[in-house]
Amino acid sequence: MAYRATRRTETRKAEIRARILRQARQLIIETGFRGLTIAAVAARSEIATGTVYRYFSNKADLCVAVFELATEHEIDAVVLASQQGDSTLEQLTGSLTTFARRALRNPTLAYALIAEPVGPELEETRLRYRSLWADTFATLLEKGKDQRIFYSQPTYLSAAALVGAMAETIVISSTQQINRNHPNSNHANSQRKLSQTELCNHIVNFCLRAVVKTEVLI
Amino acid sequence: MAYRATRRTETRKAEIRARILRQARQLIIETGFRGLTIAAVAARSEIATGTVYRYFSNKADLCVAVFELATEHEIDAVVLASQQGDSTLEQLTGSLTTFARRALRNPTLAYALIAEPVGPELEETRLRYRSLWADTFATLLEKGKDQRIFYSQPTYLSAAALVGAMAETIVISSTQQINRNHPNSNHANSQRKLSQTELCNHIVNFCLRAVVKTEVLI
Amino acid sequence: MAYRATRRTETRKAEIRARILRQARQLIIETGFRGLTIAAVAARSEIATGTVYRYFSNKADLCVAVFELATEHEIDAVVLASQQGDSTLEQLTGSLTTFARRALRNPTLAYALIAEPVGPELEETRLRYRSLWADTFATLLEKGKDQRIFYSQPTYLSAAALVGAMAETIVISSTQQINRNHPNSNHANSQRKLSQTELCNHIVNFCLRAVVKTEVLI
Amino acid sequence: MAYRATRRTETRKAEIRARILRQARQLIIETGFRGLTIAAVAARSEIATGTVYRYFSNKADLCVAVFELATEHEIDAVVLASQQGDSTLEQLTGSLTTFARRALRNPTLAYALIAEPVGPELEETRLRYRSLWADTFATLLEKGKDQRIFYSQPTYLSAAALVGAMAETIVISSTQQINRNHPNSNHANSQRKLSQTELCNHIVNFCLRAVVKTEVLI
DNA sequence: AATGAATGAGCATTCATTCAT
DNA sequence: TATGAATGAATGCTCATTCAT
Repeated sequence: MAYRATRRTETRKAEIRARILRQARQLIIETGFRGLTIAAVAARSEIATGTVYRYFSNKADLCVAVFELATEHEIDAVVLASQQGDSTLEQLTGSLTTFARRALRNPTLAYALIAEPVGPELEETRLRYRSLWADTFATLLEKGKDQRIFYSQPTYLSAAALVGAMAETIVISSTQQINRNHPNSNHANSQRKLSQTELCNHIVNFCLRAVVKTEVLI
Repeated sequence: MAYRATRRTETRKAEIRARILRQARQLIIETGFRGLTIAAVAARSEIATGTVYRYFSNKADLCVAVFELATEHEIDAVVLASQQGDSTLEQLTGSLTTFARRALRNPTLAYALIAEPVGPELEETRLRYRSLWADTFATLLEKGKDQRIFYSQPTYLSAAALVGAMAETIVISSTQQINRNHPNSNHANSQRKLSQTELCNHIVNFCLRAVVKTEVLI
Repeated sequence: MAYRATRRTETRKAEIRARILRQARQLIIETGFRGLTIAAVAARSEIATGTVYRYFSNKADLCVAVFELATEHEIDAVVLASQQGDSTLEQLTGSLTTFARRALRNPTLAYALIAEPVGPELEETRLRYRSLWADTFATLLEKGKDQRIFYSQPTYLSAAALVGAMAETIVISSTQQINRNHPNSNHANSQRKLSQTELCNHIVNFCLRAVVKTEVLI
Repeated sequence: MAYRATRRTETRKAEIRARILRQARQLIIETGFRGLTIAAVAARSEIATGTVYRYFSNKADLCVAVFELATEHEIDAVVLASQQGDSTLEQLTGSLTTFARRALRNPTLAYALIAEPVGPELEETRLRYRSLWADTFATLLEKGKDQRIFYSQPTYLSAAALVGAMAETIVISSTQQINRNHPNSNHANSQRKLSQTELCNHIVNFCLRAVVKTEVLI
């Protein structure tokens, strides 16, 4: 009986914890990290502010958890994509495309996760997850290297470079209106606006050229 | 007699402005952008808070100036490198190498400028400077594209990707001790530590492969 | 168990809100609107500054509430008076008298509400309340105009004029000691001090003459 | 020689003082009392901020002087009007019209002088000048009372009432757009917008009815 | 366990006033 | 005498965190 109650309580606790995280994630998507206040999260989760502290001892703690949740979500999708497709090339193409497509579809979250200002206490987490992302691609790069279809390269470094290249391109693209108005960004002005598909293709092609041997890409 | 802005006064003004900027920069390095409060800057510069506003009309203004101070040097160096060398390929290689080498030499600042959290009011500035950097490379990419030695590609996008690829790699490399301790980053562990030169070469090669036609790279 | 807003809590909330308003009102009376700072209100209400913001989202909001608190009583009294009396003339006389009598009884507050400097963000509110007052009289004026016992006149304008005439007279009267000492105000000096009743009568008569046809006034 | 120099200096001092006052007045017209900062006045007067303190020991001092300047200007115009015209009625009509017309033509200044928020340290001055205005009309009222063409009334009180009636009407009219949008000001809505001439006529008529015997007004 | 009212340090910004030059 | 740089107290407002109920 007592055991049961405990189990039920634990389930409930987990549910609330999940709800808080979900709402926090949503809040970031809607308002950026700046809008992520304990009060707002509590209100959206329909609990009291104090209650949030039952589940997360800190705001930083909560942030880290949100980060993890959001990132894992994305990483899972990329990992899944990297497991589909017959050849390693197909798998890499698939995972890169997934990464880019998802980020482009929800630029606010992508932006928040990659580039948006967060408290310095989160940086460690951010860096850890950057590495996680890199890992995702590193596995594939390693495979391709072994198969002699990718260039010989320090795969972990290249993987990081892939993540950086994609992230930066997406950030820049999501904020192009700002840049277009800026006198220095004349190169941006000289080009018509690309569709999301084109954008995605270009990014992925850039990445593939960097790691996959030319003859394999045809 | 009417008061004239003397040499002495002008010098003093410039000195104080420089002092503020220096202290702000130092503050960023020590505490991150988060620690950059007007009060702290004023205290460290040994002036009153109000005085800061004689030199910078805004906190954002001050930040922009710090940004500029820190970035201009870097961009100048890269631009200079892009003007040396006989062929476009040499020029691109030179500027990429310069970017990477300098960033690797002072990773803390590089990190702050590229990836550290800043107030949202600064994001525009950050993006502007990202664009400035991208522009630096975009010019070269355009030239190489015209000469048919670089792949046909939206140069501005590729330029952004180059910046992202390099920045990410450097950030990851500068914080490798964190990753090494992390269970998931097994790939990082499987590789011996690269020398800065090797690191730099690999990054540059990655970038070149992504934009320069294989036959040109030999 | 889930926390429910108890009667006790609600009462307490209302009490604190009332306390803030009371102290704010007192502060205005003692130091004018200029002395109405959040810090001062909080200190006098023996709460933290932040707490004030739980009850009023803005300083302006607080001011508006103080305004309302102070004004509503007055307006209610005037409206009530305008509903008593058989004829429209009696009703107008009654409400004008009520307005004047009450204002004369508490000139400090009347002064603050009508003439004291407030922050520009409050001007709208002040004007709104001026309008509210004007409205009170405008309704009666309209009625009298329809009955052909008041002059044909733009009633809203006349109503404003009535409010202005009464307010100014009261302000001047409440501060006569200043004027008496002033060399230029010889006319003030040439008249003996009027009793409050006489004062009130004169003001009301002035107003009536301005709007009510002479033959009706006899 | 020494005497001459002093004279010239004094003239110069007076000129600068006048310039400061003029610019301050203009500043009020353009930006309201809130925009009246020492720095702004100094800049517009093309002198240093510190220099302002050579001519006015306080900001309050300066404000008082501006007030006096601006008010005297207006009062002079009204007094002048009160001296033209053959009959006392004409003179009163003239001065009322002058007051209203000038205030309506430059509502910002009128508004600032009569109703805009200023520091409490200015209130005494404001009240003094209110009295001055009242005096202007009181003289005429006295004359008309003696001639048995105006009602028997405490002239100083009536004079204040005239000023109040006109000021309030003008303030309300100058800010009608605010009130029109407000749900409570339905009376304002029910009336088409009056031309400045009509407005002026109505105000003056209101005032005349309040003080001049009906048979004299015809 | 949950609540949410209360806290108060912290922040950017303004501006009258002073004073060394 | 004029200058204008420097001052720093003051203000409105935010929000992570605590704690009595």
